[in-house]
Amino acid sequence: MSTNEPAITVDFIRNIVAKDLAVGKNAGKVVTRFPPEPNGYLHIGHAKSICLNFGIAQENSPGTCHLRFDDTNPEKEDEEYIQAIKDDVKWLGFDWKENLFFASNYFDKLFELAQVLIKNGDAYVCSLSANDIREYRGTLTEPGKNSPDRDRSPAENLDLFLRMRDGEFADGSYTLRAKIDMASPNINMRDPALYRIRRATHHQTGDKWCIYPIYDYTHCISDALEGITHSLCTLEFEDHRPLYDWILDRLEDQLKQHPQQIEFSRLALDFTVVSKRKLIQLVNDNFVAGWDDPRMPTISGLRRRGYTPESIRNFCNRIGITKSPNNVEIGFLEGCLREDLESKALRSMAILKPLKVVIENYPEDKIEPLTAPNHPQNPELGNRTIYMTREVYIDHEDFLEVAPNKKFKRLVAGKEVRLRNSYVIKCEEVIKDSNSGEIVELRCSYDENTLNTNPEGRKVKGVIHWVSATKAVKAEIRLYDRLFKNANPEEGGNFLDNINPNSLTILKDCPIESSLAQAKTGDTFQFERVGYFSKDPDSTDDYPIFNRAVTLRDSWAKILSPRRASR
RNA sequence: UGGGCCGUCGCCAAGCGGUAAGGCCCCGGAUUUUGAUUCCGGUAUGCGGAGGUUCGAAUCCUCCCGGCCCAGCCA
Repeated sequence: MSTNEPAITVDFIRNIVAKDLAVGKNAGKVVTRFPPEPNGYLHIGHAKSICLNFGIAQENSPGTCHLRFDDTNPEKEDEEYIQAIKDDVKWLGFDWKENLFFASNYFDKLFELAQVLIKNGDAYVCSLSANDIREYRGTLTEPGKNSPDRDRSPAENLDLFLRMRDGEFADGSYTLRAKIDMASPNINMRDPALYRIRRATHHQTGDKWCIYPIYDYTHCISDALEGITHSLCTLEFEDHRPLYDWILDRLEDQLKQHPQQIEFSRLALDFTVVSKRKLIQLVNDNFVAGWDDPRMPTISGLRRRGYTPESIRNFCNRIGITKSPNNVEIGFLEGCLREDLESKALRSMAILKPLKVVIENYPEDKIEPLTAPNHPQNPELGNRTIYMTREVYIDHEDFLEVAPNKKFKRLVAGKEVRLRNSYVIKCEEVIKDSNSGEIVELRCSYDENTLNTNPEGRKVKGVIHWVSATKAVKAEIRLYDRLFKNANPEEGGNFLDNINPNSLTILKDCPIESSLAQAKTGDTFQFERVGYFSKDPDSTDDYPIFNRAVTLRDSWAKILSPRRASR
């Protein structure tokens, strides 16, 4: 990955890691992990965690970062997600090398350690139903009460636990629970479940097990077994840390490592939802075309939209790592993309809403090749050939019969404008549909002495983009807008009620520059004066499809409709 | 009103007792064959509030206010 990403201010977690290193803790090593559950696709919030965990490992050579699938709930997980997650992490630019793990790799060990807990009187088999457990747990303000099975002997617990594993009992009939404190003010410490009986085929272990360990029990031990030094997770696990430590403390003779769990706030992006549950609902209920729909905040959706790994990494570095609510404006993400694409994307021209222009004094059959730079500031990116012809298309928005104000610098009836990389033209006549009055064509003239040079004695300040009508390639262009109408999609209670019905606009048969016919899927261009567009995989050989990744900044739009003063 | 956290410019975020970094946005202005980019300049007498300690407080103490998370045999 590139190394010229701007330095970031050091966050509190990196400070802790640095301090630990300074005092020689963990034998001077740093081992982190990114532990997704394979029950959905990765999203921008995961990118934050990936950049943090892999980033810290990279910065502290020879640090390593493990990719570990937290696969303890087979009913919700799927092999499809495992592959997608690996692809996304790689695409983002990170490498777990040989450190690919599954929590299910440790099922045997976990089972063995559970027996240690039982023998030591730290865990017991409970016959309470799920409902009963809930009732016995108490509430936020009232303590819970002990399970009637709480004082079963270790021997009996051991026998029961083995028989749970052997499939003697029905799903849900027993659980293994930690014996902690039913009166704890921290509900997670009120004898949390460690194992449940669930006859489900596991994507990794098949039908070997009918009991599966719970997250709290599994995660800390997995971390310890892998020699993780810093176990980084989001704030909602803060209340689980005492349990994390409790389990590792009881097993300290069996485990060599006691990783430190550190929590940071999760990312919230306005105008979007970042929750696997909600994203899966958008997919399953067809509010979007799939996990990689360009409107989705998933890594795959952003990729298809035209986001680059660099832009996402840069975004993650800029938003920082803290414990305060990380509510980031969507414009911030978009800005990171623009910044990256500005220097990298090749320029070209495309017309979203065509208006035909006939240049009456231009020779009928002439096709004049012109050279246009691929990037205005970087000649190294080369040139391309564009074709000037008698008939061209310009964008409807670039013409007005009468200028709305003195600042308007596009084409106006009777006035001149420059066709980018070509000649200056003058609008001689406006042709309208006799019924609707709609402008359907412009008759213009051109000044043959204005190629690559300014006209004599007058200044033409406007420059508009255009495409030859005869040489143009037709393409579908998909314009995306935010998926939700409100900055906070939860407003009003149900995020589905706030879906933006106009989040996708499909433009058919847009004339685009012929050079674009060679574009490959995933190539991203700047359509000058319009935005950045990426070629979609739905494209066919003769009908390209482009997704608008992000618009260009548009200060003219601000002049036309100024935003409410924000200060 | 049990427990755990969090409150510094519109957004993100430094700061850790010595007198408010930076980024994004925004506002001016310059350059520009993209109203893009780039470049200059501007934007918190103020750190959720009120008291207190101190020569000195965003930083320490007290009280108060606001927000988030937790009652899955999910993660």
